[in-house]
Amino acid sequence: MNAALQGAFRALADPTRRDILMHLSARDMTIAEVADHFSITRAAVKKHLTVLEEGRLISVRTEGRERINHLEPVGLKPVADWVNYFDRYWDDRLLGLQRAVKDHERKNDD
Amino acid sequence: MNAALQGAFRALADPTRRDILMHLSARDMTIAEVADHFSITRAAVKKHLTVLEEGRLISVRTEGRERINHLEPVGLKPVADWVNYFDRYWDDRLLGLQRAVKDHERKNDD
DNA sequence: TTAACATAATACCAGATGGTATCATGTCAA
DNA sequence: TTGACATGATACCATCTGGTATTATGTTAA
Repeated sequence: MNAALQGAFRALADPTRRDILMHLSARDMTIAEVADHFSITRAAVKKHLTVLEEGRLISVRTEGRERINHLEPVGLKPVADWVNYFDRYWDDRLLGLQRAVKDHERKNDD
Repeated sequence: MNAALQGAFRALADPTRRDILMHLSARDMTIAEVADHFSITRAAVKKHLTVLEEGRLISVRTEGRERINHLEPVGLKPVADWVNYFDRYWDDRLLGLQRAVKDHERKNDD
């Protein structure tokens, strides 16, 4: 059970949360600042931020009465690694190469 | 709005479904063959396969009474693209470069 | 033709999820 | 000190989700 992978994938499953990450890639933001970009309540945004934090995709620091949310891009690395495992299957150049190999094998079988 | 991305991310959020994709990357399989690798019912596996199909991560062809599930790795491309957008933020070499640039700027500010 | 087989379809359940509303707490500034 | 402000905490709701069990349909092979 890869907890880091599951936490990250779970967090990424919601479009609002993916959108939040995009906003945070521009700059750190308080909850209120994040919420300004959406039409849902701050409480709902706060829940999304909690899920993102659990997935290690953001970190949070408190400054006075503000809670500042910061992108943690390294949390995406497990996801990138998992997805890129399949590169070999969709990469056009590799697919072409595979076809060439198969053709070659077929010729030798004849 | 981006249906392909959402369908794929939604499908990938469940660990069983990610596991199924790994199995299907080895070879095509019927529902029963996929189910052999898990301790849940075939009906539950079938539901997962439906979600994977909706996310365009697999395709299905019927042969007689069998339903053969086939990996569609290209469906992962939108996900790979989305995740790789953040490469610039976690790539160690780039982070090192950013730090160097900041140091340089700080020196000039003094 | 008929029995075994692979899958489809449906109904149902418990718990997770995304949302709201409301009230409490801590912090800043006049 | 006190009011405005940013967030935290809690309770609640409808819907989605992952699972089960059961029954139905189509297919193969004896």
